[in-house]
Amino acid sequence: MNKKNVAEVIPLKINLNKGFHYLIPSELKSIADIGKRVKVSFGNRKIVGVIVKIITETNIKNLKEIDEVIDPFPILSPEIINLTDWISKYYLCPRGTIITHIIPSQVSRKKINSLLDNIQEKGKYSESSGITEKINNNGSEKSNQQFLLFGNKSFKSGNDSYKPILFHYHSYKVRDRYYDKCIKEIVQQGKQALILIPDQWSCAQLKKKMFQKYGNELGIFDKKVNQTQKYLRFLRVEMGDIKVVIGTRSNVFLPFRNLGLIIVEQENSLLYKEERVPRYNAREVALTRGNLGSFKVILGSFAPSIESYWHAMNRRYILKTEKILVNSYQNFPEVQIVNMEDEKSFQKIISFRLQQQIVHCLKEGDKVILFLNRRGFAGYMVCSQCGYVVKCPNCNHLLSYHVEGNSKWVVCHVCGKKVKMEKYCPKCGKGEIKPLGAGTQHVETLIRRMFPKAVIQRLDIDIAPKINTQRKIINEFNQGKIDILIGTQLLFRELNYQHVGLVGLILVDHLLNIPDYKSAELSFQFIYQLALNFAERKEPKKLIIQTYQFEHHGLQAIEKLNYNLFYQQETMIRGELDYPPFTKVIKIDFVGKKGENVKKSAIDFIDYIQNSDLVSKYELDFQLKKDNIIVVREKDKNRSSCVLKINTQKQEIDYFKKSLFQYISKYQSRNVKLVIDIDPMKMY
DNA sequence: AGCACGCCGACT
DNA sequence: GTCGGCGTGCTC
Repeated sequence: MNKKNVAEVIPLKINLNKGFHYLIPSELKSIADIGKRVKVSFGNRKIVGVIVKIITETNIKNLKEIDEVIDPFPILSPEIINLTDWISKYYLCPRGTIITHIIPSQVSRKKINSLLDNIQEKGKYSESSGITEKINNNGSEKSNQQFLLFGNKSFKSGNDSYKPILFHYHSYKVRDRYYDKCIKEIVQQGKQALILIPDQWSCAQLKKKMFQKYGNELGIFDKKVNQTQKYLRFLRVEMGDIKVVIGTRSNVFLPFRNLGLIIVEQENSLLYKEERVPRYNAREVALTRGNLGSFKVILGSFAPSIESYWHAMNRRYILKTEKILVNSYQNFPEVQIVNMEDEKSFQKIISFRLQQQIVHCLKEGDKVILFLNRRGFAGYMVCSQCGYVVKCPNCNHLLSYHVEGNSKWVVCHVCGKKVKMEKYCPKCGKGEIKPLGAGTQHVETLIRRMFPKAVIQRLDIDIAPKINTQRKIINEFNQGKIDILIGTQLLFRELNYQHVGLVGLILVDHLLNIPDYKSAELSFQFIYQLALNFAERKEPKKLIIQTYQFEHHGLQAIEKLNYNLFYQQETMIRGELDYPPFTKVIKIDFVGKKGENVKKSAIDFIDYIQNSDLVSKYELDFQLKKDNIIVVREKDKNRSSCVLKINTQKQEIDYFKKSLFQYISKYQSRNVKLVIDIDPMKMY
């Protein structure tokens, strides 16, 4: 007798944390496997679900039969099904939501058959084939420098320890050599490898190198595609047609048949966090997948995240650090920090030091980059009398001052609302509202006045809202057609540092002051990576950082280009303030149409927590009190957030999560949705 | 998610 | 009286 009697099916597109049992009719017994999609009746409608388990019997009566098996091959491996189970428990998210999120859903049997026919013609669907044009002829740099690879031990996946490796490198060359070596070994063993990258712009060189090595056996999956294309990726990876995949976070769920290695490149990137439900972090999922599948995971970074480095220090990860030879320090830029408090220039935006260095740099025939992460004309609008800061009536964020022709506007950079500028303070009625600090627009006018002969270009969302325009500007700069380029984060997307002699950070305080416990870490990582990128080129260069926080530990560590110094000081501060890695952070959002409902829901929640046993068990820390709940309006919704810091030294967090999940499922209403974010990347 | 069931207000 | 609002609960 065939014992494949009953299948546990998780319905797609229905956010349930539950499987449903269906009878497997005898004619489907040979093809109804775990990981395949099926058509079933659900209530009075037909839905698609995925088989996650096959059992012989069940207590549930009145079982319905499976109508149809859709997939010829399992779309989820048992390993991935275990993984979704873990994600659902860790991130407190219904399994139905996760499975729906990770698999292509709208692909019919008919379409699949035609895909299967076509897949035989190799290369026809290769998304990689365009790579040679896309990654232009940057050329490979030759080097006569010697770098020490850490030891001579070759990389084995089958050895005793499956501890993840934290790879702390300082140059792309060493990074690529190490990755290459690891991947080669895995592929030679007949296994597959996955490289995760934060976004589709970074790692152009790495993609190019991989393509040269693996050609059609490489999948470059970093763009959003439709459901059919997504299904095709699944198929090719499942069939082993593709050996190596390089792609963004969602690829951590691809159904590799024989995965032997995951590399998480730039593991510190915020982009590994999915900011919609399911709110997973691909780095953590990769680590768990490696753990479940008993293979190596390598986390690589110029400037590792504090958590990862902390894990390495506590021997949960193996730390591999690239040794820096003394002469390679010569390539590191000279870092100068300018204390703006001492600055004598009347405009207080471009310091004398920076101005001098720009002059010097242009004289040498080099190019200049000026960075400022604030668009528009000024930082924000402040009352000169009472210090009142103008905030968005819509969403409560700071407003920025913009000039368009002859008209002056105040614009919200979060929701995009434009407001006419008030002359006098709405609060005290006396003071004039004046712009404080500078935006890119203001810097541009100043620089034009200072250097009338230079070719000056600004690059931010206002100037170039389309990616093609941004590319065009960057290309012009890379070709040496622009002397001074002024812009926001956009600058560093596809920049080639060939001609750059000076990078000036106009005011890093905007980075340091982000209201988040990670602000120091993010600032450090950004500037440190910038400096090291810069170091990839040969001649000595300059990096000038302007700030009002001269003593900031992050900047001091940057000046010495010393990651360890930063790590030491930052972990000390995190410890004192009870922040991760010493505690766990959970954020709960209350989202609804009506503000009053949202507020009530938040109050109810705080009441519940305060009266529960959780406070004493976990030394719970509240950032939110009942009497100062802030409800933020965004588009057609209202939102309130509650951040919990949980001390996990005292007790395992599982109990906390369980109670929380019970509460959330119970008090989730149509009016107000409760959204949980475990290990949030952004606190606001 | 959808759909039924059920309990209240305001209308041909 | 009943039509329809939406709050609640269930789907193998």
